[in-house]
Amino acid sequence: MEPVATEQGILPDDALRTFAQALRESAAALYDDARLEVAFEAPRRPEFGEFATNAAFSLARVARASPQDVAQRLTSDLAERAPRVAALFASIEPVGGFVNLRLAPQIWQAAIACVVRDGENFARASHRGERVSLEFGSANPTGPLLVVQGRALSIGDTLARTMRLRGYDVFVEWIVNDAGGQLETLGRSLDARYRQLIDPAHPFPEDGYPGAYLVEIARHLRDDGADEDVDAMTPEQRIDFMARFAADAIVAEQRRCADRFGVEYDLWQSERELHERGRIQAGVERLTELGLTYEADGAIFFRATQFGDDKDRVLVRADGRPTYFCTDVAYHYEKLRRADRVIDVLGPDHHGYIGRLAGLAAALGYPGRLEVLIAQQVTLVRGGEHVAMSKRAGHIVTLDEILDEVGLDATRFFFAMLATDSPLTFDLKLAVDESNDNPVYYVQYGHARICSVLRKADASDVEQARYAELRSLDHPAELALARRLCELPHLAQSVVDQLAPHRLARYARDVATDFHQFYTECRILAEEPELRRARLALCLAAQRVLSVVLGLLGVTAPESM
RNA sequence: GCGGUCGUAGCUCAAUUGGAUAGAGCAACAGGCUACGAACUUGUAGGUUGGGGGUUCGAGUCCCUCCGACCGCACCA
Repeated sequence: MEPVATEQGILPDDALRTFAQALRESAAALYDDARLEVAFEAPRRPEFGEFATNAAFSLARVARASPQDVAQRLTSDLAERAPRVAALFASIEPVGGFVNLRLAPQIWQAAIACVVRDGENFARASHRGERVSLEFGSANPTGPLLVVQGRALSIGDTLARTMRLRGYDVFVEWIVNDAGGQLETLGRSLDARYRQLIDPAHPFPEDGYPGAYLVEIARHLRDDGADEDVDAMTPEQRIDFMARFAADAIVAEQRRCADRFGVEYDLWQSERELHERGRIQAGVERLTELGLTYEADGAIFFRATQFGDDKDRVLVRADGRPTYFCTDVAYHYEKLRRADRVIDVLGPDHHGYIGRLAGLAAALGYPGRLEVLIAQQVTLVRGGEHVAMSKRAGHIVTLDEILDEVGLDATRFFFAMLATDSPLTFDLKLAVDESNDNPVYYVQYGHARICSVLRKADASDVEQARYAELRSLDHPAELALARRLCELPHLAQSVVDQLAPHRLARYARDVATDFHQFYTECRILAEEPELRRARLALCLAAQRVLSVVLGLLGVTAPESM
């Protein structure tokens, strides 16, 4: 068993792979050709080492021995059989059935040299040809973006950025729900606001959208000189015109807000356009080809009960109008055909929809290809008091207002910090009052502090640090920081695999903590040249990692603050 | 009533998907600048993971059952 060495030396992953192989060989030799699965995990407690494997537990049953004994025998056999592998580790300790590992400092030194060399490309994976369709945001075009959409935007965009880093082809889309009954309601609402400009007593529809933004839009419409056009229309034409005008204006606002939030979409898909192009029909036709539809009472039904739903669902009504579910069928059919992995980030009122969409994917022949992520509810409080957020009552808090109050960096970081399926209470007053203690500033401060050190250092020193000998890095704080920085590739991949963007925010904080600690315990500029350059290299690596992670979160990495 | 999500320190949240003595931040208390940014850092205190059963070497995590919060349950979107 010979370790693989790169230009920089042996890297942590190589060392672990080599160790796993050696451990399997020991298991086979000791326990009658037993096959051993070796996986590594990061122990929760630092005294348990940098990596641990629980391989001995699974072997214990076969071996008819206690996990403790198995771990003990495996490690002592490995030390004899593969001394060169053992030499890659500062310690290999069997404890309570686990095998706890600590890598030799030179492994971490090689890893840091790699991070410095890779720079902004650290943790970037090569293109793998897997296509991902990601939909998030997708608010109805009946009002401005609200707080909960901000959460979806944070989660979705961070996922998209991380997937791109990891070599996936990501296609980000927003579906504009501009068809169906709600548009008619929107049209009547705007029409009423428009008429109220002349006659303030004109009644507002009881089911209308009460927000003040429609008054604004009505004014724009009037300022555009629409009076004559509008007056010449039939009532139906007039409502339809109002609906389109309002929806276009609102969608434009939503796009501006998403842009302000730092999110770029590849496609804003109008549902009305899908209808007009006859693309809605394709989904129904596909299901019919598969024998999964039937007619009853003049309507076309989808056999949803065959896929776990509690009742069959109507696709096309007796009068020929498709249902909302029907457009979902068509839209998801398109996405499922053009992507290997389809992800929807939906709002908290769509829980009941998860099963139905999963069933739909299975029916269309793509079981398990569609994943639904629920961005859980956001409850706003201000100084401990509930902020009412009923659309009906017109008490809305828009995403723009949050951004005005808290700022983009803090908002994005805060929303990304929480697990997606965890409900969140957001205290606006707290976010403002404690802005100095906000985690995002802590991380940004870490980045600015590093930049400050690099500015104060000799330019030639910094240059030489890029190729420096890092043998002198062995202080516990240095090694802890190095370990942390090396987690990024694995962590970014776990974000993609498990759709867990919040780990990036926590990781950013951990990196900042480890840097601050290193900075507190180790002097940099006043040291002898070799150590000074080695520590500058560590600074460079930490700065790159922070900048990459903040970039994934859509948060700026300031050089000073 | 049926189904879904959730319940973890006083507060806001983690826990790498079944691993070891459940961790961070805020708030509280006690320390650290004549050093490259103190927006930093060291320590103390804080827990029957809503309750109760079960599965196994091992459960915050999986299963059952209560309790509680929120959300769905349309030929609305």
